[in-house]
Amino acid sequence: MAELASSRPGDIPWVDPRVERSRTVILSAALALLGEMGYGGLTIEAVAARAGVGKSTVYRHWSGKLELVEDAIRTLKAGVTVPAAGSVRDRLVDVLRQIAQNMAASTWSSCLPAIIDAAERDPEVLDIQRRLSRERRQLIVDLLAEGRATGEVPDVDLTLLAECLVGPIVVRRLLLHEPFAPDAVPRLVDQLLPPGEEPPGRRGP
Amino acid sequence: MAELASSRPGDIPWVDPRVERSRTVILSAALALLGEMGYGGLTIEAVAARAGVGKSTVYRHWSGKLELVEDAIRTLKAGVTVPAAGSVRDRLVDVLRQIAQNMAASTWSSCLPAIIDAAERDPEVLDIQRRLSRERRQLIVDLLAEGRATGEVPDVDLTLLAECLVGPIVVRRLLLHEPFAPDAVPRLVDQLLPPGEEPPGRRGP
DNA sequence: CTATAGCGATACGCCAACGTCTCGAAAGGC
DNA sequence: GCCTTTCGAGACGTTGGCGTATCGCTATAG
Repeated sequence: MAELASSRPGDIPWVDPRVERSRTVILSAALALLGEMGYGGLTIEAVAARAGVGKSTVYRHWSGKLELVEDAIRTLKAGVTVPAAGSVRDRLVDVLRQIAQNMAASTWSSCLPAIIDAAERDPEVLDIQRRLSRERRQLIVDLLAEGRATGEVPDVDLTLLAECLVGPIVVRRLLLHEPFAPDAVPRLVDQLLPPGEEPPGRRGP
Repeated sequence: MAELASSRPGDIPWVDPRVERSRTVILSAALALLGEMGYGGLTIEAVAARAGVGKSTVYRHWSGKLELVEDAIRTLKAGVTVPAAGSVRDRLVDVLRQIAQNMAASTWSSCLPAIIDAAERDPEVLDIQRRLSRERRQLIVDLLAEGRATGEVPDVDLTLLAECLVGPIVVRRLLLHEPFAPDAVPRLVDQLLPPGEEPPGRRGP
């Protein structure tokens, strides 16, 4: 018997493995269907069917569609790793390339339109999405800050610069519905951080 | 009697003023509710009620929710005008400022998340949205091309540059849920088109 | 002035998903 | 090996929106 077992906090409270398994498979099905159907088209019955689970099992763990979707998108992670070594420019290209690929095909990308729509109507979803987006942006800002220290990046508003860098990738995915080829990333970076840059003291690698 | 009166083509075929009035008020209500409820939450009954119209009047003109929404978003226009006079930089700032304001508050902006979501699931909506987005982008590209001719804009991929310019505005609205102050537009432009630019022959105004 | 067509309202049957429930089966903890 | 808990399945009544049809009313065209 697990009294108030919310299973959420990080203090590993103990959970029946059957519960853990149900949770996982249901959340995964919910994400898949969220991408396919959108928030409005998502139904608990479809989630249960896709998960190969009884409807009652879903209701045993979540009170309704909204709570389920909130939990589901909370499981989405940035999915971007900053390389440890290399020049700032090279690492930046790498990170943006990951984002472009991620944007072309990933659970996150396919759910993104549904999440954007849901965020507009539910404050909790909005908060989750904002948190995740800021996290991603901060990754780039930190990298740029490092580059500014070495002189690879000029002394400008780094937050704005980061937004300019991911902007085209986002705009094409959501507004223009054109692909952004990962191979085009170097050109994007060169355009915003001209290769012949390094104004102050230091030189690039 | 208007036989196949679709009222849509530009050849002003003739429409009973009552029909025209119904169409207008219904499309307007549909857009408002699309922004408030999203595509999934939109119902014909709610549209009729909001428009102060009988349900049958909606079904008299559209076959269902999808057709109605498609027609509704077709009425959305770019809502951006390029100033006729001034330096390219000043006109660019003006245009981006309009977009930023538009993005902060407008029918289009409030419907945007719903449209993005709907576009993911309906090819017709996708096409309409893509067309509109390209139209907007082309406005900026044309302006930049003009600037390149006068030397105000460097010789780079103008499409990409245009996307970098609107990127931050879009990213903040849809992903970060942070406002993009129209007053920040000049800084944005300066960052991507450094004031001390004009590389070849001509000078700026 | 008359015939016509579009109108608002609303009643109708239909269906899909809701959220609750009750089973017997089986996996887990001890 | 026994007791507990979760499980899948699905029956159930309820709700809300669907799309259709009917009905006087009124604005419009001729």
